[in-house]
This record gives sequence, structure tokens and C-alpha cells, in this order.
Amino acid sequence: MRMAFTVEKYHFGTESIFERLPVKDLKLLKDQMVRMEIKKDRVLFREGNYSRGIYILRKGKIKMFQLNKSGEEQIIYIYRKGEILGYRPLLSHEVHAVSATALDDCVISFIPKKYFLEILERSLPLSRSLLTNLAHEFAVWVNTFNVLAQQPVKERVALVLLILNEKYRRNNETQVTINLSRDNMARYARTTVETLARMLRHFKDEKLIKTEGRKIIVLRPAELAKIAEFY
Amino acid sequence: MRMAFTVEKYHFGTESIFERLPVKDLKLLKDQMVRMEIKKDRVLFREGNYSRGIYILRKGKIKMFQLNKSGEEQIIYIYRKGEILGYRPLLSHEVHAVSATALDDCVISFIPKKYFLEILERSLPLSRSLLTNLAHEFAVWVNTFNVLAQQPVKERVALVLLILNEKYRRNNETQVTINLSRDNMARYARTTVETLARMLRHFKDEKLIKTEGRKIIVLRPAELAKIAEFY
DNA sequence: AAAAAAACTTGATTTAAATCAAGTTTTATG
DNA sequence: CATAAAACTTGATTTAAATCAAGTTTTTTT
Repeated sequence: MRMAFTVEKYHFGTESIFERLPVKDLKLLKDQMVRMEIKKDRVLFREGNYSRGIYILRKGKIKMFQLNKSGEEQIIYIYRKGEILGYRPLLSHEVHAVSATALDDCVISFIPKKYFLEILERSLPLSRSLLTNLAHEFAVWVNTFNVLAQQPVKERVALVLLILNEKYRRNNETQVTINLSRDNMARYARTTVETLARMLRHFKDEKLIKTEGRKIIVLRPAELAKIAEFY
Repeated sequence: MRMAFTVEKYHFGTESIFERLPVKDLKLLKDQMVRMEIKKDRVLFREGNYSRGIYILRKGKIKMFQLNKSGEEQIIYIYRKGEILGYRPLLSHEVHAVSATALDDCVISFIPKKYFLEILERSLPLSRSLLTNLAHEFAVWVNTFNVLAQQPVKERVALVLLILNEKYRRNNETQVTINLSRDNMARYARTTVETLARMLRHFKDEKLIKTEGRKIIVLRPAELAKIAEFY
């Protein structure tokens, strides 16, 4: 028996890492934060390199991806405002398994590795908070994989539209305008731009979405959810 | 630039969670362990249920899988002796995102949720150890996904053979006998039994593997690695 | 504002892998 | 140990989605 579709199944929601912390621990982190700006298409970190610290995204979108055998980008996750990235390899003392680049001009709060690990050493609440969150990220990842690795392209595109519909939402507004290139959307749905265009046309004909230039507006998310999963 | 192929990229290696612990904390855990036996094909836990505790696999193999829209099993991971499972949902207070069933008759050490969480509450080393490990599992997962979700079937089958070659290895022996049904192997490589059989025939013709009845022996792992990835 | 470039769409064709079908081998059972 | 059942293999056909090709729309640059 499968559960009802919920977008939360596909979002990390790392915002809560810091929200759960006592004021004291939060202050330690905040004191070490450095403001950074990163322009569209610039690389934040690259697969195979060691993490320099953790990044809290304040403005813009960042794509996380891996390169496959043929050198193609496979988008794995898109981070939105409030989410935290780059901390996983710090915890396991490994290199980045993925790369990250900015989809727009971004503003980031950066905490250098040294300070972050020092604070982690002293703060049990931070350790517990990261543990909870990492376990959650894992579940998100498994759920995403189950659709993107296995379902036909129509299902995959429906899911990616629903995920993006959340990513591009601004505080509780009803109508969300998705503004991501077809190319990136195709890399996320693991298909080609041509096939993606055909799927979008199909969803448009069915009145599930509408487009304004290259921007997309999801009209009937519940119907897309039915396509992406049962419920 | 891609890194050299290493099987470690595809194994959780949870054995180390306990290895890193101080004797004191390890004893706390050991005192709460209960021995369990579970017969072939029996369910250990099911997607959507809450975790009852953590399982340390002592003998046998356990498959972790998710059911897709069409009700087909998608194998995600195969656990071998020494590996620990079921702890992720305990940490994030969520239900299992996956199911687990025994591939053989298994022996397990079980620690009930209550005791495990109590010990975790008190033990910073356990918290840190789990954090390190979970971060590592994440990287393993991303690496596996990158091949299984994206590469053609030949590459996927090559990778699954390499993974199984490690899973079925008994203390440093050179010749490993893989003993997994074609059906399960196909679900792991995300293909059909027929296509799997054709791939195995191909690898046999190329002298990369040999078979003894339904058992498989990998002869040239380095060649399979070249197929699964570049290096 | 015009021209060029990039991004996107639609149609025709090809192809990798699934499905369908039939046989063979291995394992389980009376 | 014979027979049945299950598991596996191989071949023929179909199909979903990629590729190839050509146009159209949008964005950027001069």
C-alpha cells in the first residue's frame, strides 16, 4: 500500500537544522558566518574536491549534479533559499561526490570548515540536529530516486514539475512561476530537451500547466501528482 | 576528471559505526542486543512502518527495496554480515522509506528503539559515529544512483556484478561465488530477467565471468569496472 | 531596433531494451 | 528417482524514448 503524495517527500528542508538549535549554539555559528556572492553559472564546489565549509543559501537557486560516464550533467537536487549545503563531506571526511553551480545570482552565508567542525565538536545539539536532518535527506533521496530512476519519462517530468513548483514558490503565493531552462529541466528529469518539450506540450494540452514564454505555471498539481505516483 | 573505480564507492561499510566507539559506549549497546533469526524471504521491516529498533546483520544477506508505482520491487541495497540497518528512520522520526527482506536464512542482533535512543541521548561518540557514517552512506547512494539511474543496461549489470562480487566475498578469498537469483539481480540492475540473461551471456562470451549452474564467478573485475565507469 | 545567437518546439527516423514466446536447465517434491 | 515446478536462456517482435533534422520563438548583442 502506497502513501499519499506529499511534496515534502522530495525536499530536504535543511532550514530546520539551525531552527532546532539553542540560542547559544546558534550564536557560535552566526559569529563565523561570512557573506558571499556568487554569479549565475559559477561553480560553488566540484566533485572530487574537499569541502571548504558549509554554505547557507540566502538568495537564488543552486543546482547539485554529478557528471556521468559520457560527461553529461545529472541534476540531483535544486537548493532554494534557506537550505544548507556542503556539510556532508565535512562529516564523513570525504571529497564531494557531487558538484554545485549557481542557477541565478546567489547570496550565501559561508562558515569555514575549521570553525564549523570546532563548533560541532562542542555542540551536542548541532550534532543531533545534523543527524536528524541527514537521515531525513536520505529518505528524500530514496523517494526521488525511486521515481527518477525507474518511472517512464511522463512520470518523471510530472514529478520534476511538482518539485520545481515548490522550489520556485515565494511565501505562500498560489501561482508559482517556474523559471528554469529546458536544458536544466531535462537534466533533472533525466531525459532530452526534445522529449521534455513533447511532455510539456502534452501537459499543456491537458491544461495541467500553462507557459509564459519559457516560464511554466503549474495549474493542477493534484493531477500531476496522480501521474507521478498513485494516491 | 573522474576518479578511479573503487568498490568502496558502492558499499556502506556500516561495520565501522561500532568499531569507532569507546568500550564503555559499546558495552551499553551490547547489553541491549537481542539475538534474532529470520528465515529466507521473510520481511524484516516494511515501507511506511515505524522502525522498531536497529538490526546488526550477523549472518546471511538482506535486500533493501522500494515498490514502484507498478508494484515492482526495486532493489536499492544488499546488506552483508556486519552491516547495520533500520537506524535511519529512528534518527529522523520518520517511517521507513524502504522495505527489507531476507535473501537467505539470517541471524541478527537487534537493539530495540527505546534502548538505542536512550543510549544515543547519552553518547556523543555514538552520535558522531552515526553522523560520519550517514554522510558516507549518502555518498555511496549518490554514486550508485549515478550509474543505476543513468547508464545503459550493460554498464548497470557490470556494476551490479562488481557490487555483488564484494557482497559475496568471504574473508579475503580470491574466487567469489555470487549466489543470487536472476530475478533479484535484474531488480537490482533495474532491468528484466531476459535482458539480464543476455548481458550475462555477453560477459561470459568475453570471459569476464563464468557460471556454475545459476551461480556466477567474476573472472576479470577490472574489465567489468572499465565497463561500469571510466578509469 | 536590427541582426545574431541561443533556446525551444515539432516532426521523422532510429535504437536500446522491454515484451512476447518457446524452449532448456535446475531445483523441489511425492 | 521420476515428475512437476520453478528458474533460466535464447530468439522474434514491439515500443518508448533517443537521435537527427528543420523550423520557430526568445534573448542577447551591436
